[in-house]
Amino acid sequence: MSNDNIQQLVNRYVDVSFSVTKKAEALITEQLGSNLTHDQLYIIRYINRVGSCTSTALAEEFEVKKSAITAIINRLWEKGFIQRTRDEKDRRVVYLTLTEKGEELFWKIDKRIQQLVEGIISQFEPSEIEQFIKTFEKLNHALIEQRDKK
Amino acid sequence: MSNDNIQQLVNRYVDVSFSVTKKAEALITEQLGSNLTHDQLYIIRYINRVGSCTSTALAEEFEVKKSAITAIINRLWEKGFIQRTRDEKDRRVVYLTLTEKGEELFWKIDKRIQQLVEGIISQFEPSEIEQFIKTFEKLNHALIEQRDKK
DNA sequence: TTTAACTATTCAACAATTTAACTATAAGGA
DNA sequence: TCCTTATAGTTAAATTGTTGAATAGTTAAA
Repeated sequence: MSNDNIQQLVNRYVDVSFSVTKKAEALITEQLGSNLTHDQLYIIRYINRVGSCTSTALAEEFEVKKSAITAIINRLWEKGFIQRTRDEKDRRVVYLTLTEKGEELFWKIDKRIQQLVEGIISQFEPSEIEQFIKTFEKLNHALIEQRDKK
Repeated sequence: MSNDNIQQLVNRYVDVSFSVTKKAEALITEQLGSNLTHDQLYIIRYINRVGSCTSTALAEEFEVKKSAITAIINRLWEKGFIQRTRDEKDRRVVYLTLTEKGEELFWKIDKRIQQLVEGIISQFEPSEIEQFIKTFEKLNHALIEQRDKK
């Protein structure tokens, strides 16, 4: 493939990826009110999915330092969305879980997102969506290999 | 499509999109050294492409307030990567362009990104890439319609 | 000419991030 | 057991990006 072609593909990809992320987040912001930032929502979404996790796990998952997680968790804790529970066996470990208030907020937002997606997803064939996500996941693996290569 | 299916697709999409962006930016960070942040690179990349633009145009393109652009441009200006030129016809307007130093930096980074992408893109059929980006662009348009709907 | 609109900047406040230092706890070897 | 090392999490300072409100300077319109 020529350099120009690669250049063009990179440009198209970066543009559309940037734009889609921005627009999706903007749509979600309307649903959020001013309760949460995007990063806070991503964290809550993750904790909801796994049920309970540690700061270290979050830091690895989101590829940031643990101190960045502490800061976000502190803000969510102040708002009453997250609980900290110390492990009795290994008292260094702190388990993070959603409070009832946190779960309620998440489900409320998630339902709205679901409705949003319904209106958009109907414009795509299921096979197109499946192929799209598959290629995306393949790209993800390629990036992981590239990273671990050396 | 059932709610569970939508839920699953949203999860897969959010996860893979988040992960790909993070990993691509991590790979690029190695090329960047500590010269630029990602946002600064995106801005420089845009100005390089259009040649010259205003703060207002950047704010619209990146969907942030103009004061956020001023802050980023100030930092790039301090580093000597960007020039400000006042329009003589309409003296409210300031045109932003890359300095020679800014252009050199961009081409250097861009070349490295090109090489990175070459190593990854070879694992995909051209038709698969084309279809992937097309679906992505279609998603972008669907989001724009959704936003403008009401 | 006065008023309204527009372009860009400044400032204060906040969120996210990194780096480095620190506390507390656990695990392992002499 | 005691000393060392490793691990989990937090704190603090500095940087970056962001919004919202106020402002200065300029242009357009009533």
